[in-house]
Amino acid sequence: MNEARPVTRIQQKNRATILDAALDVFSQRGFGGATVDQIAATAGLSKPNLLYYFPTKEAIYEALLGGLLDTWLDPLRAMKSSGEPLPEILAYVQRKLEMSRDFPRESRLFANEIIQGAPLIENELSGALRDLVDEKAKIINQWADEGRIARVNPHHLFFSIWSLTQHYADFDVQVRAVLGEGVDDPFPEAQVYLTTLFTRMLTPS
Amino acid sequence: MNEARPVTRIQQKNRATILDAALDVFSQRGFGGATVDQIAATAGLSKPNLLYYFPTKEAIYEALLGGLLDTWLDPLRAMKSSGEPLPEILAYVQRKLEMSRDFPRESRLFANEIIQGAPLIENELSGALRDLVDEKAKIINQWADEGRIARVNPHHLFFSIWSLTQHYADFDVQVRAVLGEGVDDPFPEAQVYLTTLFTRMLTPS
DNA sequence: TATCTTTTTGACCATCTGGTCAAAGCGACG
DNA sequence: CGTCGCTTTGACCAGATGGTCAAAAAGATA
Repeated sequence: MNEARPVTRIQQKNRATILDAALDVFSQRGFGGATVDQIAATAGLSKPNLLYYFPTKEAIYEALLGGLLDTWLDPLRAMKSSGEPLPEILAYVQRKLEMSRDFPRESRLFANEIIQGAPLIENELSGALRDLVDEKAKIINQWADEGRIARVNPHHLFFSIWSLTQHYADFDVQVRAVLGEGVDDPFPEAQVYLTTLFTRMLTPS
Repeated sequence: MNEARPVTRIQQKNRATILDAALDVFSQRGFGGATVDQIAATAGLSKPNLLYYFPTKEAIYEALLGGLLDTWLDPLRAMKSSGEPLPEILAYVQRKLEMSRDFPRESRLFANEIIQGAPLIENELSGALRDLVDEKAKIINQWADEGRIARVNPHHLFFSIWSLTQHYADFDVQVRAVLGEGVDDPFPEAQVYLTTLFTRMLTPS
C-alpha cells in the first residue's frame, strides 16, 4: 500500500536541489516575492522540469515549511528536567545560536512566515508548539520552586531565547553593518554575551 | 525657490491615506509580495489615482522607509550620558517596547527590509546607524568604567534590546499563539520581564 | 537492440502586474 | 456662469508570472 512511488535517484537529487534553491529564494523574498522562474534558475532546471517535481509554487513552500518547525524545536525538546537547570538552559541557548549560524536561511524563512501572519503554520503554533512550550515552562517553574534558578516568567524566557538567538540570523545584515568591517564573525561575541545574560538572569540571588 | 509645489489639502490627505495603506500591505507581504492594486484597494482609491500621487511602487516603499530608520532611532538618541545609567537604559528599553506595541506595522516593515538584505537602507545601516551606535556604545563603556553598571559588550547590548523588544511586534502571532487565549495583551508581562532581565544583566555585581 | 518508463523541454496560455494616457469630473476663483 | 488647474477614472498595454501539454530525449530493463 505504501511503495506506490518508486522514488528514483534522480528524483531524490532533483527534489533536494529544488528545495535548496527554493530555500534560497523564499527566505530572501518571502512567498509572494519569490517566482517559480527564480527558483528554477537557482536550481539549474527549466521551469516545466521543476513543476514536474512539485505541482505548484505553494507545494514547494509547504514542503519546505513542513518539517521546519519540528527541526526548529528539537533543541527545546532536548532540554531535560533531569539535568542541572542553568547548564540545561545555557545549552539550549547555545544550540539555538548555532542553528542561527549554521541555518540562517531556515531561520529567515520561518521569520518571514511569522511576520506575514503565519498563514500556513498558525495551527502548529497554537498546537504542537504551545504544548511543548507549556510542558517546558513547567520545568522552569519547578526549578524556580526548588530555588535552583531565579523565578522568571517561563514563557517570556523562551521568547527571549528565541528572539536573541534568531536575531543573529534574521538581522545578520544589520548586525554586520553595525559591527563594521573589523568583525567578520559576530557569533563568538554573541555566545559570550548571551551566556552572561542568561547566567545573570537566572542565577538565584 | 521652495514652494514650487502647492500641496493642497486633498494631496495631503491622499498621500497620508496611501502611505497608511501601503504600510498595511508592505509590512505584511514584503515589497515583492505586495501589489499596487492591493495598496490602492486598501486605500480606497483606483490604481491610476494612486499612481497620480506616487509615480511607482518603489516610490511608495521608499517614502515609507525614508523616515522610518530615523524615527526608529529616536529613543536611542534620547539616551543621555548625563542621566543615571540603569534608568536611562531601562527607559530606552521601555520606549522601544512601547513602539513595538504602538507601531507594529512599522516594526514589521523594517524587519522585512532587513531580512531581505536591506537593499534600500544598507547605506544608512553602516552609516548613520553605526555612527549613532558607536557613540552610544562609548557611553555604555564609560558607565562600566565608572563601575555604575556591569561591564557588557555594548554593541550586543543594543542588539539584545532591539531583538527583545521588536520580537513582540514582529512575532506577535507566535507570541499570542504560545500564550493562548487567556492573555490578550502580552505587553505588561513583557515589560516586567525585560525590566528584570536588563536590571540583572547590568547591575554591578 | 527493442520496449517501456521516467525525465526534460519548447511552445504556449490565461491571468496578473506595474504603469500609461486621454478624457472626463470637479472645485475654486474671478 | 465660465474658465482653469487639480483630481479621478476607464480603457489599454507590454511584460511577467504560474502553470499546461505534447513530444522529444534519456534511462532502465530484458
